[in-house]
Amino acid sequence: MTKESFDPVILEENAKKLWQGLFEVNPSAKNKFYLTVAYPYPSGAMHVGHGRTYIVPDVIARYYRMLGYEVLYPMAFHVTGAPVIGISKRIMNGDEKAIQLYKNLYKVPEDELKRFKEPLAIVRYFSDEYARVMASCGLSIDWRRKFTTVDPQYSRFIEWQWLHLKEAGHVVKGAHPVRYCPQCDNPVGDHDLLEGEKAEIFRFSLVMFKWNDSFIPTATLRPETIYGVTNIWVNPDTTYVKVTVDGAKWIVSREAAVKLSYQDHEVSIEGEIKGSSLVDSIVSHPLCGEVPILPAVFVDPDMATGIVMSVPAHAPFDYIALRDLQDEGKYLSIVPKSLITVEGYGFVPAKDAVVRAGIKDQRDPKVDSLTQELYNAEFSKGTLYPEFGGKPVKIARDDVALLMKEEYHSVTMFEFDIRQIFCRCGSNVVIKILHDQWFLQYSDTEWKNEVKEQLARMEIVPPEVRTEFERTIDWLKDWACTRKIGLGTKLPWDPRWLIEPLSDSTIYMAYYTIAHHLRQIPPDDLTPQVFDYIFLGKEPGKLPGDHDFKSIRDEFLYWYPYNIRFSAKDLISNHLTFQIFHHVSIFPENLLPKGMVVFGMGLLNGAKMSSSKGNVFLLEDAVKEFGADTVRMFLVGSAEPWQDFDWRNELVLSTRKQIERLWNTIMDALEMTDEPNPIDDWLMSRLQYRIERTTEFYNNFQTRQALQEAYFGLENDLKWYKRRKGGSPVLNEYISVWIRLLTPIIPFTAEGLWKAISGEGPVVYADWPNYNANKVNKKSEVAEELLLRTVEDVESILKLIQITPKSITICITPDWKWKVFTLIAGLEDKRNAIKSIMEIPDMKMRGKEIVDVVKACTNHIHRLPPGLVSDILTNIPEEMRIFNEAKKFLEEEFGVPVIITGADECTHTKSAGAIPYKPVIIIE
RNA sequence: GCGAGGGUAACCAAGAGGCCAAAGGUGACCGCCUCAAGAGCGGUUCUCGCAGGAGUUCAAGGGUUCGAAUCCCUUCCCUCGCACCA
Repeated sequence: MTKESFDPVILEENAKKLWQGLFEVNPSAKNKFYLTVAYPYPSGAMHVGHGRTYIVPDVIARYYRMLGYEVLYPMAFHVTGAPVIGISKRIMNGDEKAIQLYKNLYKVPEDELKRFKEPLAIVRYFSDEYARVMASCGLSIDWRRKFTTVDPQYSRFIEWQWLHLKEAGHVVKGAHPVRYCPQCDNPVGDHDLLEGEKAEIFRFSLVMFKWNDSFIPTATLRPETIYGVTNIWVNPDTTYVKVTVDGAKWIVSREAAVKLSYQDHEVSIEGEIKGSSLVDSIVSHPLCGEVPILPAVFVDPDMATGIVMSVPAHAPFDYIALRDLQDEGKYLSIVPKSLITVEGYGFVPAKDAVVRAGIKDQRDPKVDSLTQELYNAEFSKGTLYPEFGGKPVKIARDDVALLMKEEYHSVTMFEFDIRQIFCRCGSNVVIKILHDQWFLQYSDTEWKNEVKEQLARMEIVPPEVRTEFERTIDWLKDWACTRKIGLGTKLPWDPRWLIEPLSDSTIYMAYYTIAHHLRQIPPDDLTPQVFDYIFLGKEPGKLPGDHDFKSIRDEFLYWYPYNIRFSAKDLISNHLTFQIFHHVSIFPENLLPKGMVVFGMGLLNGAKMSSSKGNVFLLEDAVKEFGADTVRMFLVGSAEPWQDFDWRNELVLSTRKQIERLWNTIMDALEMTDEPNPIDDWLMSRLQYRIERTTEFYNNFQTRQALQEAYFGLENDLKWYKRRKGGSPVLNEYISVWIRLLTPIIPFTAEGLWKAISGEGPVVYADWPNYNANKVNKKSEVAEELLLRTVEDVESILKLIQITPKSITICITPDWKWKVFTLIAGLEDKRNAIKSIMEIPDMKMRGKEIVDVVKACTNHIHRLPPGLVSDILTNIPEEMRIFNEAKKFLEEEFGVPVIITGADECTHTKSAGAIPYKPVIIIE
């Protein structure tokens, strides 16, 4: 056998040839294992973070394959939605940032970039790239099942899904406020915004004050405070407009008039009126009576209606503005009117807050946070006074809002929480109410309960995230599931709408099982009846065409339900939970998901990986630079899947060295053909332990731990074995197991090593190593452990005393001390060890000596690993024999004569200190 | 702010009442090998110690316990989510 050197490039080439078609799987007599990962949205190049998302499942897939399962690992591409449309537009418009990203970071060739004017060209380009890079990482995917979410067959499938959801009553119609660009005449997503991505939409109540024959609507988030209104505020420097809104006369800011026109109101401007001229007029509202209009500069005409009601007892802004006026001697008759009692504040909470914070006037920037603080306190802990109903603020707020809506002309106005929100076209973004919007009714309690029941039946890894799923189910509200723009499938009963991307990707795991068959069938033949038959087994009647739907249904039933789904933790609050909702609604109980593994996030050199910030390392570059196995081993081994991981090139480099070291170690070991040696039994025994542990870690998805065990665990044992002069052909078995334990993680290298040991067939389909209880030899393990510990002790003494030793004496513990040791080890409560031992006449005889021995033994037993203690007890080592047999070894290790003697025979004073499993060492 | 999860030596990370001065890996340092560098091999890496030991540590403070990195409370810090977006 010639010794080959380690060359990842050749290994990868060879393995890829060998694996050709090997992962294309069909139903068979074997048991199946079906795992899926969230399919990628291919709008950019893959970075190492994506790499881990797909490599970890691949490791699991390869493990189960070796266990003898028929393993399905499919992949597809999610291309529905709006992002690529935006990207395409930006590139065409010459947006520098976008072009830089695609040209320099993603390395898209110039002529390809030109094609990006067609959004589908982007996803086509990158899905090809994804597939190529995934293959270069060795992902064992059945590519025959690849599809995209705009394939016509897939659309038929989604239509079928939605007809079912509709039938089950989960899809309802409603109105929905969205961010909207008047210039583009379209709703805008985060990707379309120049500024204001984090803007939230607030729902204000407009409290309608009567002023002459007009209404003055004041906007508030706290309608219950109407009972404490002492005045309303206008900005004296603003020119307001008189408008007709839905036939009634209103006075609002000019900005507000525009906003209202997008929110289902007929608005026409009739004239102007200066803020200052409104001041000192009287307005009225049935719930607070007549109050004056006062001036305040803090009032922003671009915020809601541009006029607000004043509740100085509970709103710091109002309190200060009023105080400012009164400081000038005006409006002295107005007193804050308290209506809420809240813990931690006095009768006039706003006053307390303002005084405590030392606010000077209404321009003080601290007022904002103060307002928030009081708002939160009153909302969570406040209660209205009895004369205003006595209810907690939480409840009163909705009650009063409803009352005002029904009785006093109040309407809802939507407004952003921040002012600066611009579309990429430069225009100001507004809120528009979309009608006929379709919602998925995730708020449905019954549906939620079904999901909870299913969740309880599922395996969740890591277990800590289960509570987060439970929370999410409780918290989910109705989801606006249709869009006007983007790519996707049309809603079957209302084709003006497209099904939104998070809603068309919930049960596609079922589609994978039959995707390669469906591709052969004309989309028109894929009627709902066809899917009803395939997925639900409904009696077919006459189905279109001349297709073998029976075998398609059989294949679906073979694979489904999926065993495990992998995805990153940021998808818990939407996708991962949505998919349970959809599954329970559509599929029978025996076809519902079995489990999920939730991933952590990726860091690059300690900073969050982010394409838009350019802080990414492309997967393809990593594979080229380090080799596929290095990338795999690093991504799998640096942290458990659910932990965040950090990519650092220097650490990756040392991973590569480790693989190379493995290669060399195994190649060297192959050449060892010494005679059998008693230490062989020890090595084989340890091997069983390693197999057992590694297997358990893979079973638990602890890929990092599995790697540690399979790589370093076996390496350490082998080191000791060689130190003990082992080198017999049992190594062949050891190596064969070693390679297989690491195959899921470093399949390319494993394939090369497997060939070197003339293993049968591709190692990716080799049998997983079996734990063999017959090869476990505890006696030998206990003996070697004793020897190892003694060697370590000698070494640490030598280091400390720094003399050149002439000889080493090892004093073996006398048998009676082993009796003590055994007795103590068997005691439940070791605190009274001395008492228990003293009850034995033989022991008592020994007097004071026994006290010291008991103490030393107790201490020692505590320090030994519990597993080892029980192994020692069942295999009491013959220390004298063990050391005599190892005498030669010890002498070679330390280069001096070694004397083995019973402690009883030794004259040295130290010898009395010998205790079981810890002989006395005397170095002279 | 709300919800979920975290904070362990230079770094990553195991540990979840006595096995713990705390696995493993990296990095750093020292030896060996080499003309030399790298790789490889061996050792060291909280403090003290010329006998295998002792002392102070596991975000900070307090508590429970014979005993706490581990359990409880408080504070500080970090990550993820808070939606109509993949």
